[in-house]
Amino acid sequence: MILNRVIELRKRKKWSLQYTADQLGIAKSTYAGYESGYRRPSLEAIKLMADLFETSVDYLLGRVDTETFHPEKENIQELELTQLSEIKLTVDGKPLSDGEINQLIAFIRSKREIEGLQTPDAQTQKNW
Amino acid sequence: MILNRVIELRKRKKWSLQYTADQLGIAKSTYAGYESGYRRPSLEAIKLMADLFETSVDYLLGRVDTETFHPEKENIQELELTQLSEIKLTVDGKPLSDGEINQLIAFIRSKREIEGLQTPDAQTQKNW
DNA sequence: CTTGGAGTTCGCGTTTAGCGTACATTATAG
DNA sequence: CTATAATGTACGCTAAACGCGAACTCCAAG
Repeated sequence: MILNRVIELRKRKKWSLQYTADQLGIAKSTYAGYESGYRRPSLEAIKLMADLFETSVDYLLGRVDTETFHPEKENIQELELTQLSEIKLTVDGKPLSDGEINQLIAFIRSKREIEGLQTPDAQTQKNW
Repeated sequence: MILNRVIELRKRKKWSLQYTADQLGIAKSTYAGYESGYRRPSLEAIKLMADLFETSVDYLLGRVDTETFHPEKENIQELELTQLSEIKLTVDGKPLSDGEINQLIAFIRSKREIEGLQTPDAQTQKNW
């Protein structure tokens, strides 16, 4: 298990050892043992940790480097087009180039600019 | 650990208990214990199993239901614009309406149509 | 100064992982 | 049809280690 990752995840949530251990249903010293590397969690424990920290067991174990976890890919509700990094957009199965995405962004922005100049009623017909 | 998944993965590769155990560097009886539920693998062992079976620890543990695992491109997810369901696209933090997305799709399609009619050289300038 | 929360360390009791071994059950010969 | 081997299953033993409480230190709040 990658100790730094576990420690980082807990500290980011500003949780104490005691509170985290309580969440997991184990003793403080037990959980402290995980973070110090003195003990290794059981399969059950590491699964609970992944649940609690909202990440994957593979991330905790260092098998993958992305912390984000999509149980049913429903974790992503919103996807910002201007900040696409790891996700490729496709249309009819064919991926869009970065240039094309930039075009789309520019199109949306100018479209909004124009709409912003019109009357508030324009809002009602935005679903064209 | 989901026993059926481990058994299924091994049998699909037509491996014997002995051979699989050898690959993992453990005793046959030890690995057999995993599949029968009599023993639970250590963190190290289950990591090796995920490597060997080319899947994720989360899948072996039943935290996810997709068996496929792409270590090298694990973060390059593809998102098909024409099949957006629960995911909302945003630009500058503002969500796009379904109509707007349809516009984008139509735009990309016609753009491709036009490109398809041109000479192959057009490919070289597609990143405008 | 004192009280209490946070983090660290350690000894102890109990659990158990991993192994070897032995047995049942097919197949692969000979 | 036997013998030989491979596959899968079950179990006892032992060393390892998990999990816990307790005993610290450190530090900030009262």
